[in-house]
Amino acid sequence: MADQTPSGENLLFLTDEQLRKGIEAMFFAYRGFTADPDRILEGMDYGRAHHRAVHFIHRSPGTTVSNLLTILGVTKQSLNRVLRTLIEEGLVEARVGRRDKRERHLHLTTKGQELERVLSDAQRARMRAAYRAAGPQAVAGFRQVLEAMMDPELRRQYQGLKESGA
Amino acid sequence: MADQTPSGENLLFLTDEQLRKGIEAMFFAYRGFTADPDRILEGMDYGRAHHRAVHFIHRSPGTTVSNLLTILGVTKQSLNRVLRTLIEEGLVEARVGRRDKRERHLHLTTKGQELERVLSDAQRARMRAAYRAAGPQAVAGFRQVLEAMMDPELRRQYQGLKESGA
DNA sequence: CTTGGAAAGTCAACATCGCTGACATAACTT
DNA sequence: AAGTTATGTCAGCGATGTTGACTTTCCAAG
Repeated sequence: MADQTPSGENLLFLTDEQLRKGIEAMFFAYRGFTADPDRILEGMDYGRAHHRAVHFIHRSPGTTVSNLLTILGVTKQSLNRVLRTLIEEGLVEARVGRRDKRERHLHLTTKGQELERVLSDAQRARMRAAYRAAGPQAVAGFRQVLEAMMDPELRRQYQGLKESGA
Repeated sequence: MADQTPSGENLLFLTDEQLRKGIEAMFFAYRGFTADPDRILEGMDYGRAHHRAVHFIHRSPGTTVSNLLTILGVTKQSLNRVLRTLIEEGLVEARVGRRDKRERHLHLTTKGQELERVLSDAQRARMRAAYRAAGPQAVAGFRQVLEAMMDPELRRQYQGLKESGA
């Protein structure tokens, strides 16, 4: 940015040292990111996997098991174990599809919505504090870098969520 | 909110919807962040925990087990299992402390450095691509938000690494 | 020199959450 | 009727985290 080559930017932000710092920042920040929900969930019968399922069912009500499998990137056996407990304990309702009766459309019950809110409140509170501390311009950059870091297929999933969720 | 309160910024970036998108961005980006090393490690006898240990030993050669425990935030039993295999297979050397012979100072062997390089090359390649795509200003914002998201104690650990590693 | 406590290592047991493989059921599609 | 898809389930395994209890080593303080 200070000089004028064709690819004219200052590339100091691409040094190995800068990249390593970015890697470590991701590591430590992700710990913070999951810390609050983890604390809330410990003691309940649930874990991080339940949180993720509840989050995305909240985000896309009526989504199918297949959809959720794609978004979460786990095996159906792994997801099934989680969904089963959520359904048994009345947090999630699985409605048989009208058009295709093989499909299960997933919805949060009132109880499920309550858990989602508690978890999401905690996570958003941390996010909000970080956003506020860093400012809107930093937030825009944060989102840009994270999007660029995703696998293309996951980026599409993510962007699909953005549209439907807006 | 496009108006002029004393703390007069546009606060649209703090809506729940924006925060949720940030949360999902972290989730999907972290998947990408760990994908390449995970792929490399699968098939070897090692996993993500080994990667983390190797990374931070590389970053702070001669660090003690206690130090590493603090940075990684796991129990000594969990770390010990990882370190034992790394030492057995000749990737890490544990030197008894000179001043305090109870301490083990950890170093990567040549073989350990090789693995570190392979993993780190892959992870940095993704990071570099993301940084390049987003640009230096976005990177600065990315780092600011991540730092603000860390637990204070972890932020100190992170900043300590920055200094010593520069 | 003895004792207390810190650092490290080890053993056993367990929980969560990934995985594979195999199989069953139901229902849509051709 | 046959093939495919979506889902569910059982059994078993692996990686990585946890607690609790215990030992060994060794510095440091009395």
